[in-house]
Amino acid sequence: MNPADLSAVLLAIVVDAAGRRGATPELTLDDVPLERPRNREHGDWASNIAMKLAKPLGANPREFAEEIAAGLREVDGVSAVDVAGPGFINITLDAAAAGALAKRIVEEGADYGRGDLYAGIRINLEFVSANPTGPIHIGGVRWAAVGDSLARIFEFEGGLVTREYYFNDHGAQIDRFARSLLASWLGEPTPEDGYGGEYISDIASRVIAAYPGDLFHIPRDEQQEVFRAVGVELMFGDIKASLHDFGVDFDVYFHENDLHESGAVDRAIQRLRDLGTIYEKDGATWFRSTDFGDDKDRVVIKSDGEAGYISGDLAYYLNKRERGFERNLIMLGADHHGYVKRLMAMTAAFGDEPYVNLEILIGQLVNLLRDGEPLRMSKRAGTVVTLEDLVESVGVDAGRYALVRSSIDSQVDIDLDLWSKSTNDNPVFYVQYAHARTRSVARNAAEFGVDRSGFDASLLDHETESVLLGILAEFPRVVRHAAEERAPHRVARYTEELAGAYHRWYDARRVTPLGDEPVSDVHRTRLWLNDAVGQVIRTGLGLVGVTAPERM
RNA sequence: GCCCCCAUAGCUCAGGGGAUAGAGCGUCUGCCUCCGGAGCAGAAGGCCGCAGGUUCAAAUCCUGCUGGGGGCACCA
Repeated sequence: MNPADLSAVLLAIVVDAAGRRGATPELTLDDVPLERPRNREHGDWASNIAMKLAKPLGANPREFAEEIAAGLREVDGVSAVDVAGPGFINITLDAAAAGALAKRIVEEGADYGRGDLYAGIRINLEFVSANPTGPIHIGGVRWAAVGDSLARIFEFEGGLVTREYYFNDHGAQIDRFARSLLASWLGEPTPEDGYGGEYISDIASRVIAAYPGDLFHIPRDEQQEVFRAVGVELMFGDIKASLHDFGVDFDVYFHENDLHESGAVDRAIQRLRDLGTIYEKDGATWFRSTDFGDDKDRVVIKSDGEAGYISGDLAYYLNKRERGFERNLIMLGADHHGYVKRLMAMTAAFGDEPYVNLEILIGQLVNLLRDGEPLRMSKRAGTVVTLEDLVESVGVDAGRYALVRSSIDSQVDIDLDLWSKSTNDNPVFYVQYAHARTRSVARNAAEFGVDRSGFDASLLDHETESVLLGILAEFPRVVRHAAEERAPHRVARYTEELAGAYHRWYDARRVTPLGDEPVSDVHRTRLWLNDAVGQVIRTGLGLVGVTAPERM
C-alpha cells in the first residue's frame, strides 16, 4: 500500500460518498492528495478532502469526513482511520502494508522513484554559458550545479535532455579579450574596458607557445587575431575542463559565431519581417516586440549594419526548435531578468507558446563573504573567485551541495573562510554519513550472517520505522515536484530529512543481533529497510550530482 | 518612475492553503564494554518585516507599505 494506491482508493470512496448526496463532482487523483502529517499522532497519512468538499456539497465537514472514514476502514492494509479537528481524515496503515515498501525499493534499486512526467519529451537545458573571456566565476558555478541537477531530475522523469552551453564567441567582449592578451604580451597596460588578472598573462604565454608561426613580424591586427582565435580556444578548453572536474559535462557547445556565419541570423530576421513585425527607424531595423508584451521595441540591425544583440537569440531559438526541442530552458542570473519579456515576445512572435516552449529561469546572485564582509569581484581587477577556487577549498561534493540546496529565488551568502576551514558546516556530510552508515551496517550484517533471505514487513513496527517508511514513500513525489517546480533543492532537502530519520532509526533498532541472540527475520527484515534507505539516499544524492560514499 | 527576487530562530536557509512553523551551524545538558559519536536524546532561542483582504483555515494566495539585492542602451 503506497500513497498512490491509497489516493486511488480514497478517490473512489469520496466520489461514492458524494454520489449518495446527489452530487457527481469531477475529481481526479490530484484533487485528493494525501499528506504526511507533521505530527505522528495524526497517523501515517492525512486528507483534507472532506473540508474541501463540504461547502460545494452543502455538507457538514465532520459528518462527511466520518462517512469517508467508514469507507476507508474497510480497506485492506488500513489499520485505523480517525476524524480530527475540523474534518481531517487521519489514516494509519498496518505495519505490514507500510513495510512492504522496503522490499520494493530494494528490488527496484536505482529505478525507485523514476517517473514519466517528461517521458519522451525533448528538453534543451542551456546553462552556465559564460563568455570565454576568463575562468568561470561563482555566479556561473551556481548554474553549473543547479542546471546539471535539473537535467538529472528531468532525465529521471523520462525527459530526453540535452545540456547545452552557448559560447558567446562573437562581438565586442571577445575583441576586448584579444586586445588584453595582446597588450599583456607586449607589456602594455591593460586596455580600457579590457580584462586584467593573472590568467590573462598566463593565457597570453600559452598562445605564444601554441602558435606555430612567427608572431613578432606580422602586423598588429594580425597579431590580435591570433590572440583572439587561439586565446578563445584555450579559454574554451579551460572552461570545459573545470566544468568536467565539477562533474558537469555538456552535450552541445554551441558557438554564437556559427549563427552569424551560417546566415541563420539573417534568416531569423527575415522570418520576423515576413511576419510583419519589423520596421525601420533612425537608420536601424527594429523588432516590434511591444506587440507581444515587451516594454520596448528591440533593435535587430543597428544603424552601423551590425546585428543587434537580440538577433543572435532569435536565430538561436529557431535553431533549437529546428533541432526538435519542445521545451527550451535558459538559466540566467538575476542581472539578466530584463531579458525575459523580450525573449517571450520573440517566442510569441514566432507563433510558439511563451513559458512553455521557452522558459527562462532566473537565479538570484551568489554573494561571497570573507570574514562576514561582502567580497567585490571584478574580472578587470582579477579578483574573481573561480570554479577552481571553490573546488580547491571545499571539494566537488560540498561545493555542489551548498549551491544546490537553496532555492534559486533566494540569493545565497557563501562565506569563503567558513567553507575552507570547517566543511562540516555543510549538511552534505550529514547525508553522506548516513549513506556510509547504511553501507557499514550492511557490511556488518553480512559478517554476522544476516542476509535478505527473509522478509516480514509486520516486524517493522517501531515508531522510527513507520516514520522512515513514510519518508521513503514520498520520494517519487518529491522528485516529480522538484521537476515541475524546477527546484532541485527539494531533492537535497529531502535527503537531509531521510538521513535524519535513518540516524534516529539506527539509534533505536539493530540490524545485527546483540550478543549471542540468534539471527531471525527481524534482523533480515531490518536489513531490507537499511538497504532501501541506502538506495534512496544514493539516488537522491545522484540527482543533485553528489557522490554517496561507501565509507567516509 | 517601471520591472524581477527576497524578508521565517543568533547565523545560513527549508516550509505544495491545513493541526503544536522546521533543518544545519552556533549555545547549554545528557548518552559510547557489541552494527561508525561526522551520531542520538533534551533545553534555550520565533509579533513568520508592517497593515489590510480572500478563506472554515494564511508563513503560504491578493493589495498596499517599509527594508535589502538586482535590472531598465542602436553594450554584449
